[in-house]
Amino acid sequence: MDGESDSNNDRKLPSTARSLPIALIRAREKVMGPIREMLSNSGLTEQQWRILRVLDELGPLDSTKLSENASLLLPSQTRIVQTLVEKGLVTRQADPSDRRRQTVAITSSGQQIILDNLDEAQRIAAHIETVLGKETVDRLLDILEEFDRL
Amino acid sequence: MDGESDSNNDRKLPSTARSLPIALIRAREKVMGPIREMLSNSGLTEQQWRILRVLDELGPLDSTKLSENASLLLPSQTRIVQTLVEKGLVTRQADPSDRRRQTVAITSSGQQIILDNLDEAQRIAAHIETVLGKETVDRLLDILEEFDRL
DNA sequence: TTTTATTATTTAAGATGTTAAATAAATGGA
DNA sequence: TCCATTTATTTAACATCTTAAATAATAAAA
Repeated sequence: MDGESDSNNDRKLPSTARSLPIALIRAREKVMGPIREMLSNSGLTEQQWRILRVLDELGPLDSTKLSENASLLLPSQTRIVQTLVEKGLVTRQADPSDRRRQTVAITSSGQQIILDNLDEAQRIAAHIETVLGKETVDRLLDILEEFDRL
Repeated sequence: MDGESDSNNDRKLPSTARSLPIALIRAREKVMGPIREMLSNSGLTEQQWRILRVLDELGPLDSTKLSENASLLLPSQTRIVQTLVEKGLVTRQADPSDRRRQTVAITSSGQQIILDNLDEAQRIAAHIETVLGKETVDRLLDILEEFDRL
């Protein structure tokens, strides 16, 4: 076996250590670790929390807009909303003017869960800014927003 | 209902539009779109591709080191490696010196699949650098690496 | 108005993610 | 040696992701 393949002349992919998909997944894992720990106390998954946060911030939304803001695919969201309805944390009803549309809204119980986790969520966010620096985090968010142009 | 809640005095979370977890997921979706399209022609998933790439780059690895480099949890990886073994793209055998360890290696068929997709994968990576700029991508990777310090 | 196309959402099926428990082999004393 | 621990991996159970197909309601066209 010779050192380098001869048919593969410099046609190499970036090393997996500098691979964008892998790097993004790793960073997400790191960020989500403490958040998942926090949410397990409320019996919520990360995705359920995202839906509650978006509805609390933007008010009632139809399924499509909710999925865009929570970054969930509709098939996943359908099931997640069903479990949140069963838990009494959101409501879902057909839009009277277009009965294809389902309007989802957070309940007061759902808002209470957000309040219950507010302090801890802020602590986690503050910790990230302390370690990485606020400027770095802002720069990161700016760069990530640019991915919409792909 | 008054405009602002009075019990919630400035104790707000960052807007979901500037939420790190959501921003990281969205960016990952954007990056993975074209890669998934490419891989579907080879009948591979994103995770199967990651395993092949890591093994091709680093050589045979035990399960734990493979999972670290491919950013997969061991239970997921166990299933994925099983399907890759069935496809003949990797082999798996117990380490003679410690039979708890499973050594996974890429086969020549697996390496051929990487070669088959090399051009397209490079085109996709080049497109990202064209749109965002190489410096921005490098800066992003640097920032993401810092997340290990969390 | 009846058909056809489009839009919004759900269902279905197979793969992966996540956490906890189980298995199996190696290690470290009594 | 025997037994308790530790380590590496797998299994199990349930949630989510992804793609494609199915439903159901609206809109557009003939």
